[in-house]
Amino acid sequence: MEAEAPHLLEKREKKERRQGLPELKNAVKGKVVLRFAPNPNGPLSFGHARGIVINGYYAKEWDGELILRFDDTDTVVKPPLPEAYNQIPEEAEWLLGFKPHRIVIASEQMPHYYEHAVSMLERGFGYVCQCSGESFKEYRVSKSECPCRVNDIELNLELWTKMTNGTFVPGDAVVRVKTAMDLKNPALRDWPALRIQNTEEHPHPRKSIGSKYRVWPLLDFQSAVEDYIQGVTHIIRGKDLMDSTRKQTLLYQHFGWDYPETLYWGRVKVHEWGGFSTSQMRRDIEDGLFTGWDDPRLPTLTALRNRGITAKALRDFWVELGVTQKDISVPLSTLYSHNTKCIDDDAPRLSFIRHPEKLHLKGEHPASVSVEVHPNHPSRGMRTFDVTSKDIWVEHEDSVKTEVRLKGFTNIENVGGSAKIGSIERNDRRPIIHWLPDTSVIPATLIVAEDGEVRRLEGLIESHTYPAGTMVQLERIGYARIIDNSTLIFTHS
RNA sequence: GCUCGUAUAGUGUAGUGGCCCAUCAUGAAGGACUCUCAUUCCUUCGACCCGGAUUCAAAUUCCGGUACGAGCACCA
Repeated sequence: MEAEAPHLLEKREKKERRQGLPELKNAVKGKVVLRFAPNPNGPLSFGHARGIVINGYYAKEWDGELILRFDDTDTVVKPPLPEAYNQIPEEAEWLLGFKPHRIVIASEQMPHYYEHAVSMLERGFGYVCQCSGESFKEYRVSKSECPCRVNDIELNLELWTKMTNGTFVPGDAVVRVKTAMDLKNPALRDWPALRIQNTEEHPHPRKSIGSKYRVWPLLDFQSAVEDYIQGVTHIIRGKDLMDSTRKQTLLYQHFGWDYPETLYWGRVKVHEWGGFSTSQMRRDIEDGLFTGWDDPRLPTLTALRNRGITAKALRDFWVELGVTQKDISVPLSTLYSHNTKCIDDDAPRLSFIRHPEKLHLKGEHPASVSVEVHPNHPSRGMRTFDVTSKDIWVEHEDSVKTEVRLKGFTNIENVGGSAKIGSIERNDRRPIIHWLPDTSVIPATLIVAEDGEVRRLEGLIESHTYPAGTMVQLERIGYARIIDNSTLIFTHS
């Protein structure tokens, strides 16, 4: 047997678990081009992070390029927010750890879209349709062709001119891609490629664009043409855009182009957040329901960052979820767990006393007490407290316990605000509490965003010299980020 | 209604016919360490939607259900 079928004797190695994301199909090192294309109608949110992280991961893995593209072709329903054009690239860079290789703004590419629209009309696979949305819907449902479908090229070009020169107003006409009205999938039947927007009343917020164009491409057309122009090789996006892929593939066939490899992910809901849309957040902020895009209750990148969620935690989180097409619902604890791994080793320990109660010490004790800055890193030094005043602060909740141990200091017996010093050595299993001497405290506020509310916990923070932005661990409470001398924001426990 | 898609432990995820009485993470429970309810470490718990078919062999293929989601916008 050994001679005849040696492979049967070979011990097959246990398959190794795949690390990170699955391999990209048809990818060539150095030639991969990916893109992430948000609508700049607000800053990036948690969900956008998936697009950036996943596309960025592959761009890096394949020595390719990541394009950040602003799909800002709607000035009426989802008008762009001017600040977003600066904020989004900055947020993307923070999240990725590198700058996107190219930035493309769709509203600056309008000449290309017009050129392709005209080409489509000239080559006969597009037509100007003057049917109303309602009546076209009937044609689509009944698989019948609308009267405009038979327009000859000259007529289509004439109508196109009427679209662009202002003869037609919104609703009068759209440009459609000629597919087939008997396609199985109704979504694909002669889909609309460009429409007219009233840019006098709704000018594009970018000054250089403003009311310059009346005819604007719709997503499926704009995105398809732009992907071709930019040489995108792989598209990874939500599965809600599956029919978009099919529509665009039909357009690519008309033009004689090859459609990129496409991958999809499903819907993600965060249990604690429910549904937030950028448009809704924008309205709520304008209505004063939130203080701004960085309101800690909001799932925006800027809010998460401000709260102390690290870019790496977000990256690890999204890579762990992968690119499955399943619709999933994840608890925030998963993200927090990644974040803890990212920050704990660096976070200096500090005490914060919520609802402080003063205790007066009675008895003999050392004049000063030292505790570690970080218990796993003695080399980072000690925090030393002067306790000669004998007045200390503990949390209200701890002040009602009689037998406790002040961390790093002494056992006490606490009765009615007066704490009798017990053993300096730890000699029993009594609970250990955190405390601060009144000589080294600063009144401070801990901002806690939980369950859709923001609570401001007044208390005392241990005096320190850490700069704003430092991630610290508040002993027995959790991680927090320093905002300023007297303000911290709670990250998670 | 038409079309498309997905279904593995509580939550995510690996797995493309035999390495799988199913991986890893998270979670929960217990324990070790620790002068934090932190970190780290150890142990335990727990899953292939249902029904058929193909096959010597199916989480993996096929058919039929069921459930959930998405598209059918002159939004992205």
